[in-house]
Amino acid sequence: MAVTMRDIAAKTGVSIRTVSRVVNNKGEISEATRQRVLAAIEELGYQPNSLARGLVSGKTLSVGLIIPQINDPFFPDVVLGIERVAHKHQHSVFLCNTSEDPQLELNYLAALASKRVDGIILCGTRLTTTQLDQVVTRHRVVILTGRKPYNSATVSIQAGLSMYELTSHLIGLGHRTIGYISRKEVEGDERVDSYLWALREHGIEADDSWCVRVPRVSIEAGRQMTGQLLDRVPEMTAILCYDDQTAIGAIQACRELERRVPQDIAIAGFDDIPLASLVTPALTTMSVPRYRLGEMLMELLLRVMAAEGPYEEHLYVRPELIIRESCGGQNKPDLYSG
Amino acid sequence: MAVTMRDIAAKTGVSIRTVSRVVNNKGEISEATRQRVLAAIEELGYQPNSLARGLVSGKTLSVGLIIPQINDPFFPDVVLGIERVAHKHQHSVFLCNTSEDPQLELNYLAALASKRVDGIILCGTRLTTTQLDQVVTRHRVVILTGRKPYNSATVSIQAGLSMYELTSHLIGLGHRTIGYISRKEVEGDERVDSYLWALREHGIEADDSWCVRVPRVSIEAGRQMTGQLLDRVPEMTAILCYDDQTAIGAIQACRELERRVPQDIAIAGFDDIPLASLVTPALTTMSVPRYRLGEMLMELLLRVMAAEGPYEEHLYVRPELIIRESCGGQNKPDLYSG
DNA sequence: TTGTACGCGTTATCAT
DNA sequence: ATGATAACGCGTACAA
Repeated sequence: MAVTMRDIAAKTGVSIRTVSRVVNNKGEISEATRQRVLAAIEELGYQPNSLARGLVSGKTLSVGLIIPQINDPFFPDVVLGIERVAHKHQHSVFLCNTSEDPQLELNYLAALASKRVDGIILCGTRLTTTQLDQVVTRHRVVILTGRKPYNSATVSIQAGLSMYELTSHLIGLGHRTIGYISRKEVEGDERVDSYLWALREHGIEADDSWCVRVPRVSIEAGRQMTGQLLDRVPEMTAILCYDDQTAIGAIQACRELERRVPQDIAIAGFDDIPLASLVTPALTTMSVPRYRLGEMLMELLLRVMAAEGPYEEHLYVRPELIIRESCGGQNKPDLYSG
Repeated sequence: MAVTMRDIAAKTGVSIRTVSRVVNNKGEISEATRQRVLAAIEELGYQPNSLARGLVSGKTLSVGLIIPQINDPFFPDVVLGIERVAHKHQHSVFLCNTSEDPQLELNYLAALASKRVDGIILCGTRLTTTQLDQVVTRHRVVILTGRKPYNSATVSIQAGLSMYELTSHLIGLGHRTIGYISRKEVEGDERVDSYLWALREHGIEADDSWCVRVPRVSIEAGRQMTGQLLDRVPEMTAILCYDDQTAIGAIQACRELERRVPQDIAIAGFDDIPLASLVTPALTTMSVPRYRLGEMLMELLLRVMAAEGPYEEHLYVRPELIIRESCGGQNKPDLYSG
């Protein structure tokens, strides 16, 4: 067994209470005993037992992080931001990977509750709104989502606004038949709504066939959906994608179909993952400040945990349009001056 | 406060002991009381307190994962493999990101010890061998490393062997002046050794100026080092890189210097991160089975934790040469038939 | 089959 | 300034 306060109390001849005072730098202690105790702690290699501490104090200094897929290039930076802030505040992070499985998500929530974490960050949840409401009442939690349950703390990426901007950008470049490869959402879909809205505002009526939805996004899914889309609507001149990975798949498909990007068809992504600037053609996309997003999530959670009762706060991050090569329109006014 | 065993014992009129039996499915209980207890558990939403459980049992069902940088494209897949196996065995994972800082590494080790994790996975440690020896004796740990402390459990990527293979491949393609952009190691460097060995075996004596070392690898570091290398040794026709990110930086540098890859200069990477096949030209590299590596690490840790005393086991993963475009030599026997 | 009582390592409330 | 001592929630000998 590990060395306990009792051990070092015995060795130094003081009471456990005194050891506790030294360890926690609390209360008045004579410098003499203080030094003796510290020496014993050093010598015996005492490490405070967080379990016992948490049991009595009700605080574990640990939080849960639930994300869909750590190897989705979107998340590592977010996780890094979260972990850094957490560590700066002495908190440890349980990493939970749901693989987009809502049942796993519920399992993890239960496990984290059992671990008595002080708070939970829930990213990209696939739970229903009803379930989400329960989560908010049962746990101290911050949600990264478009949805905003009552009395909740959330951070939202302004995806709707971004899709409007991106769609408008493509329309501005002269495109009229613009497809969208989306992701099946649990409830509502502000991205699709904004995409359709932007089209309609410019007098374009989108056909149902312009928009496809995949349950899980990936490069491969992007490749396949692009094939379907161009098969059904050959006159399409632009495709918006749910994320950069999808867009990369779309570019691959276009290459296979011998459609040049961006000359024959424009492809836009979302997120601006590190890959986005490195592929050929480099992706036009909406840049999301992922590391900062992670920091915001954890900082918000610290506020949630510090609050006495229910805590409500809604934050937003605004993506930025990054114009690279995959849609044309960059530094080449000669081609698009019309 | 959360609902405890006492609460549900009170509600059902049985003893705490009986509740415990039901919760843990241990010992004989009459089906009647069992059902009553389960009902109460459900109704009151009882969640066992892992802290208390861990305190008395000495097992926390949680492990620590220490990695240098979660947003290094090498790690997400590894982490995923670890987390999946851990979760399958009811274990939770504390994620610790050291940012390559050995002091942070020590901090995290202490924090994890304090949390009384059952085991630790240590990836890409920057600790000295002496420190590492201490870690092995103090914690139940699995190390991803080239170094192998006594009585330790390790998984090693056969980097030396791989570098030999890769260097030989380039020599086979006719290169004679081959540079290497490496990373500063804490102790020894099997990669550089194998690179030099392969050269020597083919009668090539490498000049010191052929090899540069960076403290931290990155695309930008690869770009800069390539510039330096080609400045010092203009006749260089091939550059090996510590990892794929470095190689991508090298390709960028070559583009800026108007050296065509692979016609004028060959660039090789290491790891085969998802990016490797997507950049232009696609990278020739050594493929490391990252997800499997993660599984192996966690499976090994389970064995370490199950063992009574010290446990020694050394596993290896063997990277595979993936020939793409960045070094030539693929599917083009016409060019390299000599 | 079920209950009692003690201990796990801390913190915190009282005294002294 | 320091020391007993009672929780915290659970597992487990031991009893009944």
